[in-house]
Amino acid sequence: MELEKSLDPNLWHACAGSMVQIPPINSKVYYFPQGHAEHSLNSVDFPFSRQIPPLVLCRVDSVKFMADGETDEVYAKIMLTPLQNNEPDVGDDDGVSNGGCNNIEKKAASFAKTLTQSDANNGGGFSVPRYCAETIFPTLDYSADPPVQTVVAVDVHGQLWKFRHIYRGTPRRHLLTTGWSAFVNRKKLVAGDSVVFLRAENGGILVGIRRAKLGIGDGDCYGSLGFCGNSKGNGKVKPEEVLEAAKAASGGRKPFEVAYYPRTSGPEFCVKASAVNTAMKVPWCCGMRFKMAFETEDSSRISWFVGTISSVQVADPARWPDSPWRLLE
Amino acid sequence: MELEKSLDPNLWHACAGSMVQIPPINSKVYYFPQGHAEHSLNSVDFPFSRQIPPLVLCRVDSVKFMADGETDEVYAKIMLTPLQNNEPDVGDDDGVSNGGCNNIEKKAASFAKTLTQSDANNGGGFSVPRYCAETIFPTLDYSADPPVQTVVAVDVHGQLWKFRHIYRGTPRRHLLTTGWSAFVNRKKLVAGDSVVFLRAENGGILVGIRRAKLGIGDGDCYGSLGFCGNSKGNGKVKPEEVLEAAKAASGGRKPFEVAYYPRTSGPEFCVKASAVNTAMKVPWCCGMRFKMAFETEDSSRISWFVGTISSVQVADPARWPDSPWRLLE
DNA sequence: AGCTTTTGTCGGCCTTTCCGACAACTCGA
DNA sequence: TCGAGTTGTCGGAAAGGCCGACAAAAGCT
Repeated sequence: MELEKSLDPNLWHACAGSMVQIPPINSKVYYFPQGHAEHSLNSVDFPFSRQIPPLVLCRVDSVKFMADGETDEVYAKIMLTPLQNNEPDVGDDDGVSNGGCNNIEKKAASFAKTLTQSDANNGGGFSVPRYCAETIFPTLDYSADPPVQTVVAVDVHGQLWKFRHIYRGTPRRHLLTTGWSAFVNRKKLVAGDSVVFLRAENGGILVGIRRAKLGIGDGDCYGSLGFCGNSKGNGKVKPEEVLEAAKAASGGRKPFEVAYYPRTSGPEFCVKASAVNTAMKVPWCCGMRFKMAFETEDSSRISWFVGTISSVQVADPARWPDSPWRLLE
Repeated sequence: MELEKSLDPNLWHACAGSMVQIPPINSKVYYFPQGHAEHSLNSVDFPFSRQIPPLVLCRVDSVKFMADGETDEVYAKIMLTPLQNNEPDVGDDDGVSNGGCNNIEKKAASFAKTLTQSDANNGGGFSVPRYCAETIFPTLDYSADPPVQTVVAVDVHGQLWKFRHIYRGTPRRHLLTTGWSAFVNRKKLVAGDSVVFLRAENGGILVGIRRAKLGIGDGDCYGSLGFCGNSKGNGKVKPEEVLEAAKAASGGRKPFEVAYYPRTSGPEFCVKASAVNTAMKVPWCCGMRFKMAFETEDSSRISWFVGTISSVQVADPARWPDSPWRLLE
C-alpha cells in the first residue's frame, strides 16, 4: 500500500512551508537522538546499556520526498551515514559543491490560501485571490463573457483534479466552481486548512494541502474527546524507529533512515553541521535578544518573531536549537 | 498514449460476449487474409504480383487482451507464426495439452444488462436486476434500513468506480445511485448499450461496457449523417495492416501480429485448425439444415438460430465459415 | 482618513438526483 | 390464464451548487 514514490520537491516544499529546509545530498548534519525522540508519540526509553551520544555527525546520503497516502501530509525519508569524526568542531563543510549536481531545482511560483467558511462549507465554490489566479493559473481569455477555463491540477499522489475557473460577479472576482467540492470532500478539508497552488516549470499546475490541525490518523477524533485528545500533536514516528536510528547512529558506520515530518511541532533533529558549529560558539546567556523567523498563515510574507532568552538550560547544551526555542515567550 | 497493457481475460471475454473464443497459446489456426480484409473499412487491394493463399496454417504465439483507451472497445492482439505444412488436412492438433500450462482461467461470474431509458437518461440511477445484485455484488446487510453499501468496480483501464448500491422502494428493488451518473457520462453510454458486471476470483468487482452501435472513433456521428454514415460498421483495422499481415503469412515464417475486434460484424479470420478440417469434410449443399448459436442481448442465456442453407458459394470454398454465415436468412 | 480594490457571506434559483408510487412486464403454475 | 415476483417510468421533493448583490476587509495615497 505504501508506495515508495518520491514526489515533486517543489510541491513538497510548498506543502511543508517555506521555513522547512532539507539538507542537500552529501552535506553534513548533526543528528540529535533526543530531538528525534520528541517526534514520537510515546516517550522513548533509551537503554542505559549503551551510551547514546547527544549528537552524531552524519552525511546525508539521500532524501525521499514523501506524502502520506491517507492524509496527504508530507514527510521526508532521510538516509544518514554516521561519520568518523564526531567532534563538534570538525567537518564544517556542508558538502555543497556550488555548481554541482545537487538537484538544484528552480523555486516554482506558488500560492497558499487558508480556506474560509465559504470555501470549505458553502455551495461548493472557492474564492481565488487575484494574485493566485494571475500568477499561478493559466491566463484567462478575458474577451469571453464570462471568462472561463478548466484548471487541471496534480496532487501529491499524481492524481488529476479538474476545476472550473471562472471570472464573474459584480465586482468581478476569480472563482473555482465545478470540481472544487469534490476536492474538499475527498481531502476532508475544513475551514482553516490551507490549499497550495503551484506552477511547475513545464507550466503544469500542482496542488497540495496543509491542515490546520494535524489529524491523528484517520480516526474520527473531531468532536469526541476520546483518548486521542491527550496527544501532543506529533507522534508520527514510532518509538522503535527512533531507538533503531539512535543505535545505528551511535554504534556503527552503516547508513540508517529517519522519517522527518516537517509540520509537527517538535524540534529539528537534523541540523546543518555548519549551523551547529556557529551556534556553539555563541555564549548564550540570559537577557540576550533573539530573532526568529516564522511563517504567516497564508505564506505571503515572512514575519520575524523577536524574543528574549529568559534562561539557558545548562543541563543539556547539546540540544540546541531545541532549548532556546522552548524558552521564548 | 496507447499502453500495451493487457487486461483481465475474464473481463475481456465478458465485454466481447460469450460467443467469442480466442484460440489458446500454441494452438494451430487457419488465418484467412480475405476474412481479415473484411474487417477493414476501406477495401484492401491485394497485389497481383504475389499469390496470396486463401488460408494459412499458423501457430498462436501470444494473445494480448486490449481495450481501446477512448471507447473501451475490447480487441485482441494475436501473434501468429506461419507453419510449414499449409495443407488443410494436416495439423489437426489444437496444441492444447489438457492439463497443461494454458492459462486456464476460471470463468468468473458475470452479468450483462442493456441500459433502459431510465438507466441512461433519467435521474442518474441504475435499476439492478436482482440476479446481478445477489450473485455479483457483495452481499448487502439486509438488517439495515435501508440496506446500502458502496460497490467499487474496476474498468478495463484499471480505473476505480464507486457506486452507491441501495435496496429500497415499494416493492423493494436494487439500485445504483450515486456514482452511476458519472459513469454514464464518462463512458458516453446511451439507452441500448450494455453494462457488464463481473465478480473476479478475489472477490473484486469488474465493470465493462458493450456499445449497441460501434461508434466510429470519437466523432459526433450521431444525428449528422455525414460521410460517417455510409460505413459498414467495422473498419477498425487499417488496410495496410491487413496487407502486411497477409504478406507475412503467405511469404515467410516470421511471426506477425493481427488485431482482432470481436464486436465488429465481419467474419472470423482466425479459426481453430481442427474446426476447419472438420467443416471441410462436410459436403455442404442446398437445403441442409443449419444450427447456429447466438447470444441474446442480456447474455442471460444462449439461443439457437436454425436456418437453412440456400446455396453453396462454390466460387470461394476456402472462405468457410464466412460463406454459410452470410447465406442464412 | 478617505478612497479604491479585493474578497467573504448571503439568499435566490436552477440543476441534479434521490425517492416511493404505480404500472407494465416476465415467468411459472 | 392467472398470480406472484420483478423492474421500467414518472412526478414530487430534497440536496447540491451556480449566481450576483452587498458589504466587510485590506491596501493605497
